[in-house]
Amino acid sequence: MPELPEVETVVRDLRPRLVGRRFRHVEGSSQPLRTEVSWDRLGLVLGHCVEDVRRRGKWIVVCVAREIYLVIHLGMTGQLVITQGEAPQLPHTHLIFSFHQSTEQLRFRDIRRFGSARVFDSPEELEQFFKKTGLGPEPFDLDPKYWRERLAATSRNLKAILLDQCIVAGVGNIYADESLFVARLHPARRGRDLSAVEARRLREAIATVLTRAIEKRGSSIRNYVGGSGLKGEYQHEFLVYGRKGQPCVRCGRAIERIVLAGRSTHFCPRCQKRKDEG
DNA sequence: ACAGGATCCTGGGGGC
DNA sequence: TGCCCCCAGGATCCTG
Repeated sequence: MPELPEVETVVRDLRPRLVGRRFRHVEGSSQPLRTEVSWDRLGLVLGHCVEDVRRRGKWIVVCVAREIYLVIHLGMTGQLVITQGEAPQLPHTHLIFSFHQSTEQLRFRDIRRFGSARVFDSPEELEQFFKKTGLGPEPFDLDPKYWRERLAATSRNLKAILLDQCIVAGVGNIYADESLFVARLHPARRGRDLSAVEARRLREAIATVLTRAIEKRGSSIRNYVGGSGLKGEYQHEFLVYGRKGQPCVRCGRAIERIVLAGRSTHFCPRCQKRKDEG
């Protein structure tokens, strides 16, 4: 579910409510997450204060004193929310953190359990983890030369390239389709076939789309909520995603849906031509 | 190197 | 009402 704008929204919601809080207790469900949660590791955060909450790609990084890092991925249906301790426990709640001198709790729910939580106890270990996954650069400081070279070096289609977290971090299925529409590029075009102008258009479209989506607190289609439990609003601004058969906002032609990289892919066949000159 | 499919899960919606 | 199939903001592994 959550892509960069949704994760960024969670992080912005959580930061002011978590920083300074000292972890008191953690408990969880018996059902395992995709990556096994090590209770020993989770216990490392107890007794220490949250110093910051950050985002890297689609990863949430809760920075805890003593250089301990709680790293959470929301998968498709993950929710990381602050609630009152007496609030009823919803189904599929897998982790509950409580704090000293606070009635609030940090709860992690995940219906499909594609999400994960882990703890690292040094900056080096955290870096090593991101390095091992090959996580690419953030989309807002994509170096133009790096971007052109990565595109030129591959014959993969643009949809697959955008979904590849090693090339650019944070883009998922919704924002890949929206970005390609804004850049007026067919999702099946090959990376190496893009001109310098097209490569630049795509790079700028990604930043534009993600920035606007963050402003609208992300997209809530079914499960997503921010760190305070609020839904996002960007779904009302989708130009192509989920709009199969509906008229293109730019030219009126019906939006098409195909499958690329194993994912639903939406585009306007007139505005996004396979060949140049849309 | 790359595409495509299957896999991990649960739940909602549509068709019959 | 029930059942069956398809679909879903992700990522990874295996095959050809």
